[in-house]
Amino acid sequence: MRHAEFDRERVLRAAMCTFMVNGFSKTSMQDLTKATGLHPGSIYCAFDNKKGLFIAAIEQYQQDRTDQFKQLFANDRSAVDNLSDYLAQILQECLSCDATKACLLTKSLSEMGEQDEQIKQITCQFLQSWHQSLAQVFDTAKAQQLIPQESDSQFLAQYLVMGIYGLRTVANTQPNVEVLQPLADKLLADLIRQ
Amino acid sequence: MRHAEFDRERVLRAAMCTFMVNGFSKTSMQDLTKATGLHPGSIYCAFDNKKGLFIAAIEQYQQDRTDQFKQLFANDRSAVDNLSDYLAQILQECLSCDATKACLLTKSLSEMGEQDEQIKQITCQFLQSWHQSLAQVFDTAKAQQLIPQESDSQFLAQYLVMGIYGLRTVANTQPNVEVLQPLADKLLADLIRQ
DNA sequence: ATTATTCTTGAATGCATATTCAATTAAGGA
DNA sequence: TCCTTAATTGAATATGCATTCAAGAATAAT
Repeated sequence: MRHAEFDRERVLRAAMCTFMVNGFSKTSMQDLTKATGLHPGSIYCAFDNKKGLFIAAIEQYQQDRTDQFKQLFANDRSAVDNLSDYLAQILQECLSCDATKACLLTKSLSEMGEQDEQIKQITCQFLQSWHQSLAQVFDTAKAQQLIPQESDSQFLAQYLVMGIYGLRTVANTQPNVEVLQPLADKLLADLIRQ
Repeated sequence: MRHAEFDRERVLRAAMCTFMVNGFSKTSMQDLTKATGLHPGSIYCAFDNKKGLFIAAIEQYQQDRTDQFKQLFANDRSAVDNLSDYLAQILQECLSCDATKACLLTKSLSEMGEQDEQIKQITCQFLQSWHQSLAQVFDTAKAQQLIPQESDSQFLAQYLVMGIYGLRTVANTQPNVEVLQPLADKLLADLIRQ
């Protein structure tokens, strides 16, 4: 017996970044061998093919985002304050020059959703699960009496999802705090307005 | 002398649709010859190469959208009613099964903005000009005393742009009126709220 | 009708790139 | 220490695709 030598998470995060910057089609196997340090044969042995590595990278992305989300909301503070911090964090990502600027899920869905049913299902499922996590935050806000009892958590979460998608897209053309901050502020205000 | 036989606008709209569905990378010259009815040589003669046809298609897209926009807002009705109709129209596109589901500008910017400076510039410029047109609508709304005099038209337009980007992305995962209509309604309400 | 000019045709070309594979290397059990 | 098993290596392969080009066809001017 002999174990794989490479660190799977490190390899997946390297691939993840490459896919986030270039998209699936414009990322070549050569790009991936350079980014991961793995030779073609090793990639094919461990992930079947380029798409297999892509899917594994998407799953790692979702895992990382879920962990990050849980960490941020695992406290007893006001749900609205947590949401405010969460938006600030997303805004930082939008402004950064690295790969996190884009969301791998929406980018992949937009690029391949029309042709690849499997990618469409995986990304939609992960985005849906994110939506549910946000709905729970609005449930908490309701329990904390920060928003009206008759609020629809599912709807508010969907509206926030829409706003974050929009923010990330605006950031593609206008990557300035001056533009993005007021948008994020109004978005949050419109969500918690009585 | 001999004139080109094909109808340029028809060819560009066919190419436009193909690019909207598949993106640039996943659209092959074979797809384009099939969609346009033109042979490779004719395409290269008229548009230099695949990217040349792509840029021409983007320009046609912008032209068509601008015409459509002008037509919808060229009347003396309330600017808010016009905006409402405009959103309803976008919602219809989101729900349709054809290519108009996606916005060619944002899709292209997301796919190629990172690698291709020229595509980035063109798409950003067109999106910016759309933003300005929307700002004018809010100026009209101000003149009609439908929104407060101290409103920032530029900001409101930017917020609407963000919302529409978001709506189109939500439509990728949830292409239902039941989901999209309330989002669009709240978006408009949040824009004209006193 | 003739000719010059330009467009059209579609097979041929060359290149980029995903994938394979046989040889090599290393690990762990007997 | 030896042997079995599995991972690694990177050159070779095969394929798909953008692009070219030379021959043919159509147009308009003379």
